[in-house]
Amino acid sequence: MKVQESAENYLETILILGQTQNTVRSIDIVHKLNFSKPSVSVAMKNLRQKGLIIMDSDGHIALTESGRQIAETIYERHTVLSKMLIDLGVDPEIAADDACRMEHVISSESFAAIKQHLKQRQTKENQ
Amino acid sequence: MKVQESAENYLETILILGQTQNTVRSIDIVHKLNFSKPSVSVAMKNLRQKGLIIMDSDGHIALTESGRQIAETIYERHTVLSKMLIDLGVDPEIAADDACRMEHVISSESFAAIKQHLKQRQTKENQ
DNA sequence: ACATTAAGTTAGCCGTTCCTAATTCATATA
DNA sequence: TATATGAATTAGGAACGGCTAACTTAATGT
Repeated sequence: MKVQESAENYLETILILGQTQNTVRSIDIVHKLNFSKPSVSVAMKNLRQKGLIIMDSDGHIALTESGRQIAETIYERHTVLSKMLIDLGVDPEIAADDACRMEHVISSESFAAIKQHLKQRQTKENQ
Repeated sequence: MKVQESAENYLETILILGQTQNTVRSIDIVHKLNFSKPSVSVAMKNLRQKGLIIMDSDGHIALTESGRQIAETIYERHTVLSKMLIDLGVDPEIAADDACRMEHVISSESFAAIKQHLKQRQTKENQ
């Protein structure tokens, strides 16, 4: 499924928050992204309608299968792009910020090439 | 001066068109970017109001000093990012498309690091 | 019991950036 | 000269993605 950049970002955030918390609620996303409550609320409504998340009656958010797929794709891009920039000497915080934006605009071809390059570099280092 | 992503794109397009044409008009940008005439017309009005281009009575567009600065910055990013991806084995057309989007979101720090990396690689090749 | 706080929602707004429809105007052509 | 074409513009609209204001509801605390 093809979704907007903002949807990708919200899904990725839900995935990341879920790695360190038992449950994820809208308010957690509000604090993580520094967005307003209404912005997140409306965004969650959209994700629900697209079948990318489910919310129980207590507001606990879970990724659906398709939602998780998108989130993991974007998150992998984030980690790989960050790593590439850090390898080139970029400050980790700046690298993370840049990865946050690049992850939504890069093609799968270019991403695969960068990933492959990092993998080879790492193999060399271990020789 | 900090401008919107779309403004950066228009300025870069004007610079590129100017490299192969004597004069650049709005209609040339329409054909290059596949946008509608009104979209380009309004965009040119905004660039004019921001002092980034000047238009003579015949509709010939020229970059001002500040407009040229932005255009060249973005265009340099485009060429460097394209080159990096092509070096990694990405198809040149895909690389160009990706560079077109990445050039607007990358920080100057990360760009400098990538540029430096390419430079070193090239120096090595010539040894 | 009453007041406060926290979470979520709805309604309505704004900037960005594209669009179509319709108009103006100059140039080129039958 | 009348018409057609090409370039530019204005007006109005739509999608996206944020915002504030105001409300509901549930939990917490005095």
